[in-house]
Formats: sequence, C-alpha cells, structure tokens
Amino acid sequence: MDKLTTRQRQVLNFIRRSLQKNGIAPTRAEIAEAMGFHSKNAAVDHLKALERKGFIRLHSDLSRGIQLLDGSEAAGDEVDLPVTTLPVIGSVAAGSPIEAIENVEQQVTVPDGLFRQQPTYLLRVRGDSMKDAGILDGDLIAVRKTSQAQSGQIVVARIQDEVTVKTLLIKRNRPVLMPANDAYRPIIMAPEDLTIEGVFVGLIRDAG
Amino acid sequence: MDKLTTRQRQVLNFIRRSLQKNGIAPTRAEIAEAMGFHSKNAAVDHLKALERKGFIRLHSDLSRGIQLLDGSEAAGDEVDLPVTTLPVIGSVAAGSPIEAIENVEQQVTVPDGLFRQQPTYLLRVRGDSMKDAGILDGDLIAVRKTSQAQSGQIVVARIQDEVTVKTLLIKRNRPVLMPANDAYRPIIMAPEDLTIEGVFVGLIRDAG
DNA sequence: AAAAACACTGTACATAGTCACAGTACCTGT
DNA sequence: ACAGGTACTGTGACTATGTACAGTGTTTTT
Repeated sequence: MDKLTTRQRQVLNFIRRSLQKNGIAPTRAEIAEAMGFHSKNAAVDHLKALERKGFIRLHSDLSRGIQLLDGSEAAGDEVDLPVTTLPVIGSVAAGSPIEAIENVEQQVTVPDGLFRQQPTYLLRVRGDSMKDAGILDGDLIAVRKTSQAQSGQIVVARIQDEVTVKTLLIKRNRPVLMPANDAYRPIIMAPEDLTIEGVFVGLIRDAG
Repeated sequence: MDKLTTRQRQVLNFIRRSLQKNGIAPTRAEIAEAMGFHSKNAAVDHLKALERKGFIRLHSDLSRGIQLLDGSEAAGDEVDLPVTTLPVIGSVAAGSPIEAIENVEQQVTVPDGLFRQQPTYLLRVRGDSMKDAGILDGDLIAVRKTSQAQSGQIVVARIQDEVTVKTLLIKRNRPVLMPANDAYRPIIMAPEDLTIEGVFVGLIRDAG
C-alpha cells in the first residue's frame, strides 16, 4: 500500500470519522465542505488518489459509495485487542536465571504489536552506560529472549554473574560489548565468557 | 421499543446485512428489489414504520441515509483491563490545533497506568534536538495536554506555527527552550510568543 | 363496525450526488 | 527542462435516490 500525503490522510480520516459517527460515508460535496474546498472535484481527485493507493474502494455511480479497505472497519468499534502481560525484571541476583521469579519487580501489560518484535520481558536499566543510545537510568527496555544476536544490535548480555545492556560488535571473531557513553570502556571478551540473554526491541520511559 | 412484524424484521435484517457486507446502507429501490416489491414505496413504508418504532433513523433527502439505532454495536464492548487508545500525532499542520483529527497518523493502545501521569496523546518526534535527554528521532513521546508547565520540565511547545519538544527553563521571568544537543541553540522567547501544548510524561521506542 | 396499522402497486418530480472536461499552480524526481 | 503527481477551482451533464400523492386489499385493535 502506497504512502499517503498529509492532505490525503486528512481526507481519509474525515471519511473514517464520518462513517463512525453517522454510519454512512460522506458525499463529495460533504468532503469538500469539511475540507474547505470550493469545488467538489477537489474531493473527487483525493478519492481517486486514495483508491489508486488502495485505501478505499469507490463504487461508481453510487451515492456515498465509498468503502474503506484498510483494516480499521467502519462498524467494528472496539475489539478485544490482544495484550500480553510481561514481567519486569529489576536487579538480577548474581548467578540466578534472569527470569527467576525472585527478580520480578512488577507486571506490565502491553498491547501486542506495540513493538514490531514481541518482547519476552522487560528489564529495568541501571546506570547510564547507554545514555548516548537514548537508554537512560530507570528506563524499561523491552527484550526478546534469544541467545543469538548480530553485530550492531543492542543486547542484554551476561558476563559471569552480571547482567548488562550494551551494543554487540563482533571484531575479528571476538565479541565486543560497546557502551554508548564516553565514560565507559568497551568490553572485549572471550566468546565462551559471553552469554546473550536477549536483544533490545523497544523502550518505555516514565517521566513521572 | 415497539415490536416488529415479521416483514419489518426481514427488512431490518436486510439493511443490517447490507451495511455489514457493503459498508453502506441500501436505497429504497435496493430494498424493494431484495424483498421482491414492485414498488419502491413498499420499502418506504417499512422504513417509516421502523423509524417510528425506534429501530432506525432516517435522514431526510439524504441518499442511503439509514442509520441503525438498535444496540447491535453495543455488544462486545467489555474491556477486562483498563486501557486507553491514544492518537499518534505525526506532522502537525501549520496553524491547526495539535490534536486535530486530521493530524492523526495511527492509534496506539496503552494500558492505563503505564505512565504515572496519564497521557492525552502521543507525538512522533522528528529530529535529534533532544538526543542527550534520551529522546531520539522517531520516538513516540507520551504527552499530557496542559498549558501550564514548570521550569525544568520537558514540554511540547508551539512557536508561531511550529511544534517542538524542548526543556522549559524560566530565567529572569523569560521562558527559554533548551535543546538537549550541543548542535542546537537555546531559544529565548517573549512569554507571549510561547504556547505550551503539553508536558512530556513518557516515551515509547520501537527498535524494530 | 370502524379505525388504525399492515403490506403493498404505480406515477411523478425535485434534489442529491457522481463524474467528465477544462484549467491553474506548485512541487519533486529524472 | 520536463513529466508526473499533488492540490485545487469551476461548469455542467446525467443518474441515483428520496419522497409526495393516489390507490387497493388485508389484518389487527378498539
């Protein structure tokens, strides 16, 4: 589906709102009036563009024959949207599995799809070693559990008994954990000492 | 609500089916054809009866202006978890109210209480002027709408027709909008040129 | 038994609404 | 520099649609 221009989105939103409020699609004239056009044909042009881009379907010679094609239906107002409750992991006790119940600080529910990759758990960040990557002390990061990660990804890693968040780089076959803060040093490791706990897929910050 | 006759129920059901299937109400002629009438006016009579009994509303002189009133859509409205669907505001059109429906890019549902202060809307951040505050290009920030803000808060402000996110400082009774990026300059303003649209209450980032 | 509602047919007309044609202006990518 | 998309204004033809008026016969309610 093609991208819409601002104006086209405005028209689409007006149609959607009309449909929701009145249960009926607007006419060209109504669109023109709502948008401030002096000619109905401005609306016609937009409708053609919306149809060409696959957002609506126009039924020819049919009064108010505008049908929305993009997911959000006219009638179906509230669907039970799928949500997942994720554990928030606070400070991780040395040596314990990261997801151990003891480490669960609270539960936070997030709607599925909030992040393009579905997270497995949330981790409360301690310290500012990743502040230049926009990850601050106290932030919740969404983590997808995996033991695989690629160079360049931000990962949750375990070194011996400590859990840390860093950017993973692979240099000359050796993993390097890069902080995003000049005050910290890269950590160069032997592959066997590094355990990837998961990859960073999103972030939630509460400014209070 | 009065009781319907068998025939009236059939007509109502046809309207409902039509609406569901085509997203648009039928005309008198379509009803007549579907029911086997030889005259449109048979349909008209039924519609009048349905309106009188409170099942539909007819918009006069309006093509396909049949609105269902019975609580068919009320069903399935139950939410087990308190969530709020917030509009995501993309680029804000010059001069338009920030929350204007035309600016809405998408809707995102967040559970109540995810942020300590309940946001009014989400705003997609453009540019990196706040990167040292951990707000990056493309992030969604949660904004609580208010015209009041205190020195030190991160605010969504409007200067003439432009909307921007900055830290608000009040110095010698003059508002200063501070970026969090050395490449940008503080904006010192006359109080009357500054409109506070809301305050920053949280942030959501999708790392994809 | 009469009134009122139900369930239609049939004609006619005004208006609501779509859509084609013509034209202006701006902006963007090649 | 040019083609094509975007974003409109303006006119007018033609069609779709709603609705009034005038009937016919049947069933239900009072």
